[in-house]
Amino acid sequence: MKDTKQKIIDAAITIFNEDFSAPLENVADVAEVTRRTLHRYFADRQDLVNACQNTMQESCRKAMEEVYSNFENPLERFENMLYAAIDCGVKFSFLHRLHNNEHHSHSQHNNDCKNYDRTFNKFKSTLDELKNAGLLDASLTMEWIEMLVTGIVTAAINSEKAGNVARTNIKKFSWHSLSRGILA
Amino acid sequence: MKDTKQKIIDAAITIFNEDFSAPLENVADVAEVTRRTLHRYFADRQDLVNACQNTMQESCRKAMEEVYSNFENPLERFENMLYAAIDCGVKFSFLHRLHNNEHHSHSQHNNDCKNYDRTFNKFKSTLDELKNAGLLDASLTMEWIEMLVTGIVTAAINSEKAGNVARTNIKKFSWHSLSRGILA
DNA sequence: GACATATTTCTCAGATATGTGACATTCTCT
DNA sequence: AGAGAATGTCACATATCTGAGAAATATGTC
Repeated sequence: MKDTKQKIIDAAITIFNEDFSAPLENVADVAEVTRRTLHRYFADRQDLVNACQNTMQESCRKAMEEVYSNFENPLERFENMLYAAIDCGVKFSFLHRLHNNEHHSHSQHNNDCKNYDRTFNKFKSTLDELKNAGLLDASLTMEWIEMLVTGIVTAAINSEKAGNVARTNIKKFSWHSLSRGILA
Repeated sequence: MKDTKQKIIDAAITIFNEDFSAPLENVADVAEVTRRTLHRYFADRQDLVNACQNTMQESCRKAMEEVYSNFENPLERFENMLYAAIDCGVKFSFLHRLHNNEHHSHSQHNNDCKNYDRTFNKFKSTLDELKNAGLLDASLTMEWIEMLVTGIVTAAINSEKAGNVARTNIKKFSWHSLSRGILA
């Protein structure tokens, strides 16, 4: 049985991902609690948003580091980082958007940003390894490949939500399309 | 000089795409008008949202039909539909999200939905042509490919916004990644 | 200058969202 | 059964958003 606080955070991530200014009532509904209970755990909207940030951050960081330590081969690392990102699902893309939209000035001084960078750098350095090994298509830029990965994660999430692609196929297809799309 | 009404609609598409429940004040700010002026053109929030819908609908439909009539070859059609979708940018992905999120029950009876389907079917039928010509990787499903395309359009939009991929390269990279990702 | 039209400014009332206090109810242990 | 914690209910104060009227100001046209 998931504890209430976590249930609220999960609901908030779901709702805020779709509609960042949605009323807290909607979050409470999805979490199956009262608005009053929500406020027992979170002082105000900002407090809840921060909790979402931390949860997403921690979840993604853990997933990335696990892959990083479990695989040596750059190509395997890369493939499994894609799978990890898909598993983190909404958390991954939501976090990505938060740190890259125009209203957010990404700064090294901010602690959230530092954590985000640390996590995402694990991913970038793996990409660099691939490049140095000559495995990447040289006509593409690193920046495009980063964007493409998040685009494919988005596709995977949408497929999952829409339910029109067999669950067991989603990761397979994602890697199929990504690897052919960027490897030499 | 763009007329005010259109300016407001464009601002609304930008803002609502990022934050669907954002206050109208934000829309007015981006459109560089007063909230009062906004209300002289649009009765209420819903009215504005509808106008956005229509604009996006029309813009995408026109772009798709133009490609459809200008190209005979299925592969060229497909490639140029991708470019058209990227040109429509936010309009394309926003529209797609509106018709595919969980709070929207997509129905053939609704006129908006009918238009959306008609536009999107142009795209699907082109995909079918490719499949029948044996050009698609047989291990992938049509549904996945549809999702992938919108994912790549998202990647293109984000690249454009972030400005870290040369403008002239975005379409090239998009097609490169998409075509290798799905063609046999 | 006179005129029509578009926009801003200021204003306000109603609606909706937010956060909290007081107390009732339910759940969970032992 | 009964203590204690968690949650729900209800009422309330406050803040923000929304939509609209009225008058002032700008913009363009003849």
